[in-house]
Amino acid sequence: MFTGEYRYKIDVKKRLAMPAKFRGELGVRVIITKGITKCLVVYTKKSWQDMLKKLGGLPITEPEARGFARVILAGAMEVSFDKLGRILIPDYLKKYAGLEKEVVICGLNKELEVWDAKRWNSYITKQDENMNKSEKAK
Amino acid sequence: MFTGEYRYKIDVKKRLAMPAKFRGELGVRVIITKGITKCLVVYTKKSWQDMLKKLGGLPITEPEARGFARVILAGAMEVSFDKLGRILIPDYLKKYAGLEKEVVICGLNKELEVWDAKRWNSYITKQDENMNKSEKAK
DNA sequence: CACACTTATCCACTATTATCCACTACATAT
DNA sequence: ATATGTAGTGGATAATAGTGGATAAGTGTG
Repeated sequence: MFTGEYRYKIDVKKRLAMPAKFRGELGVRVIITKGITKCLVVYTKKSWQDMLKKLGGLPITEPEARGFARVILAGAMEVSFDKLGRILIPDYLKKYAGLEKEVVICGLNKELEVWDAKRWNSYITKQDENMNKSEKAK
Repeated sequence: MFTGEYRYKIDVKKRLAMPAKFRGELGVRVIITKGITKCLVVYTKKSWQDMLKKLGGLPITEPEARGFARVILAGAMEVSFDKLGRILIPDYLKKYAGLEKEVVICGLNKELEVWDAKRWNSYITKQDENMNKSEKAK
């Protein structure tokens, strides 16, 4: 299970280290694709299979569902680790998620998300506030 | 069952001791995550599992549910004790709860909460007053 | 076919983290 | 009252992980 927030840097060659403690669970190859909210999602092979099944259940004749599937599938790339546990971020994905140098990797149970640090900071502080607010309202 | 209020110091290396009498009940690893009211919550593995079950049924594609999952899951970190019963507080959690050096750990039945001492003091005195006020109203 | 350019593999440095150990204070017991 | 044990705090050293660069291999183009 993946949890937690980790900060890394993408270097000039677009390499990005995965948290060391996740290496074992991630396996030798992972699938990276576009995520909701302008971030990237990293799947293990298994969780990618599960994801595909869910996509399979969508009404593919609906333009909206079909568009969604196109984004996810055409966006997906299978990548492998180098000896030091880094993966290569394809250009179009880096661009999609607006990744600069500073990046946040966060664990979301079965998958990981990759965010540009600035974007993540402003997103998560807003979410934090929401949580505190809604709790007060109870 | 955890109860009581305990005062500890976080050292420069972000280590925090857990009350000695709780060590056995806490096990070898605990989950620490964001709590409401800008504090941290420490779960045993079991109470964390229970917590996750409650989250389990969320529709993860909905922005709101996804945001909530991001706060809870990305906020959570599984940590283990060193030989002297201390855990490591990740930077982002320390920041979230505004932890300085002086810290209060308080028992809340199935879980523990970690507060910055100053914040706790002002919070608890206000709560004390509230209780006394409502008592007068009776 | 040679050259430039991109991509992959390998290696080195540095910073961070984990582990181990020491000191002090308090409490209990002899 | 002194000794003994336990817990909290702090620091030193060793190991690991993150980052950046260099070299080698592959690819495409003129």
